[in-house]
Amino acid sequence: MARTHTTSLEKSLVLLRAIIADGGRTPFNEIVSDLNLPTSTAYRLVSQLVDAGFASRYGPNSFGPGIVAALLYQRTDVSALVARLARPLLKDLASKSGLTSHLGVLENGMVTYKVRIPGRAPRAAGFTREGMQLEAYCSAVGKVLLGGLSSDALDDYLNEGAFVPLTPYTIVDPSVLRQEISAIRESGIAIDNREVAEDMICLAVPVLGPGGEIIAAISSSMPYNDKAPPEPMMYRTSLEGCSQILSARLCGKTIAVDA
Amino acid sequence: MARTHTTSLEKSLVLLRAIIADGGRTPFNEIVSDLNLPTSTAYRLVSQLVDAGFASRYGPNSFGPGIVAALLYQRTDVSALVARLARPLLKDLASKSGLTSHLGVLENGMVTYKVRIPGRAPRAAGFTREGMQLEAYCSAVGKVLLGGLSSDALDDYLNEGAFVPLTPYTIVDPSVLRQEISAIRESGIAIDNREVAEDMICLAVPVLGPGGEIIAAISSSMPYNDKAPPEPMMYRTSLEGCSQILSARLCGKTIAVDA
DNA sequence: GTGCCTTCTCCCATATGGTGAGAATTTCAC
DNA sequence: GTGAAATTCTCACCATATGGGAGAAGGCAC
Repeated sequence: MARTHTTSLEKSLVLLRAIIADGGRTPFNEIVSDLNLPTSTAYRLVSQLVDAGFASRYGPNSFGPGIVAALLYQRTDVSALVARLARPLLKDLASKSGLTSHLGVLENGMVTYKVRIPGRAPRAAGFTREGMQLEAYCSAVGKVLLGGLSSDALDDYLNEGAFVPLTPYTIVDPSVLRQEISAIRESGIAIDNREVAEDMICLAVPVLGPGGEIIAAISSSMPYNDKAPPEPMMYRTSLEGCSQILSARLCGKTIAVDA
Repeated sequence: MARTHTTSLEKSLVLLRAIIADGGRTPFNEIVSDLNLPTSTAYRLVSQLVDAGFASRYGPNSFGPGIVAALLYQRTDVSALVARLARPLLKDLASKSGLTSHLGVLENGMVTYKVRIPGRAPRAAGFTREGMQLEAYCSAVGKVLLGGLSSDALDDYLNEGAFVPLTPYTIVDPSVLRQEISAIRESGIAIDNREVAEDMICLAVPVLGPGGEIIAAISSSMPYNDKAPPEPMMYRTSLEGCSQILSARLCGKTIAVDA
C-alpha cells in the first residue's frame, strides 16, 4: 500500500527516485500515476527538479536523471562513504566486545579492508591493515561478500580461482566453497574457522544497501586458543546489531523491500 | 548576492547540491549560513534529505552525499545522457544546414562519436559511424575536446602520442598542435581543414557542463571542393546556437559561473 | 488540410504545510 | 561540573503548495 507522503519535499524526492531508478524507460504519466500524484502537481515538481539539474527532460512524457546531479554524485566514492559511517560504529563494537573489528568490500574478487579497529586482545588479527587486500575465499568477510555476487559472477570466481591454502583449515575445494557460501547466504553469517591464520577465528555478517544487496561486510576477530576455544556465536547478536544500525544509517528511512 | 529562493523544494535542492559538492568537508552550519538559511529550517530540510537517502549524516555538524542517491546516479551513463538530449537538436541542425552533424566525447585519448546525423550532401563524412573511435588530434571535435583537458593531461597526451598523418594537412607536430589547441580554447571554435580526409572540412564547438567544463563537442562536416571551397564559418552561429541550447538543457536553470 | 487525442501549462480559490525565532534539550570537550 | 555548540522542538503566522479544470500546444491518422 502506498503511504501518503505529507511534505512537499518528501513527495518530490520519491518522485525523483522513481525517475532516476527508471532511467527514462517508463512514460512519465505512468510513474506519476503509480505514485498517486495528481498530474499538475507532478509537472510542477518535476520542472523544479529539472531546473535544479537533478532530472532532465528526455523527450515527451519522459524524464531521467539530470547531468548536474549525476556528475556530482559520481564523484562520491561509495565504499569510502560506507567506511566513514561505519567507523564510529565499529569503534563502539570493538570497545564493547574487546575484539578487532573490520569492514571490507569486494573489489574485483579481492576483499579490501576499509576499516580496522584493533581490539584489546594482545595480538589479535595482527596482520591486517586498512586498505589491505586479501583473497576472498578464506576470510569470513570475503565469504559473506562472495555470497552477494550474482550466480554468474560466483561461478566465474569459483572456476577461475586458484585457491591456495593459508592454513590446514582453509577451504580450497571449489565445490565445498560453493556449499559454504550458499549456507552463508541462508544463515546470514559466516565463520572463518582458522582458515586465514591458525590462531584466529572470525565472525562476519553482511551490510545491506537500499535494495537489500550486500555492499559490505563487517567482522569481529578473536584469537584461537586450544585450551579455551572461543565461542564465536556469542558475538553474533552484537555484530548483527551493528550491521543493522549501519544499514539504517546508509539507507535513510528507506526500508529495504523484501520479496 | 545570494538570490532568495522561494519554493521549499528549490531551497532544499540548493542545499542538497551544496552538501554533495562539498562532500562533508565544510561544517554544516557554514554551508547553511553561506546560503542564508535559518538554522532550524536547514535542519528540517536536511533531515528529510537524509531520510530519503539523498544525503547522509557523516558526523556532528557534517553531512554528505547519500548512498541511495549515489548508487542510483552512478548507474547513469553521462555521455549516453548527453547524446540522448543532443540527438533531436543535431537532427534539426543537420536538416537546416544540410550538413552531417556529430557529437563526440573523449574516452581515454580517443574521440568516441555518440551521435551522427547524416546531411544531404551526397557522400559527406561518409566513413564515421556511431560508437566509432577516432584519434583526437586530427578532427575538429577531437581538438575541441583536447582543449578541455587540464594542462597536465594535455602535456601527457602531446608527449605520448604518435601523430600519424591521415592527409597532407594533418597536424603532426606536437608543438603546432599545442598552439592550435590553445587557439581553439581562446576562440571556442575548431576547424578540421582537410586533416582527417582530403575531401572534408569540419567545424566544431564545445558543449559545456554545469561548471563550464567541456563535456562533449558537436560538429558540422562539409565536403571540400577545389572549385568552390566551402565557407565553414558560415555555419558557426547555428552550431554555437545548438551547443548553447544543449548546454542549457543539460544544466537546467543552473547558470554556468564565469570566472 | 481536418479532427482527434495526448501532453503539458496555467489559473485560482482553498487550507495545508512551510517558516523561523527562540526555548529546550542533548552532546561534547575540557 | 561547566560552558559552548549542536540539534530538536514549539508554535503562531501566513506564504505557498495543492489539484481540479480550462485550454494551449503538439502529434498522428486519414
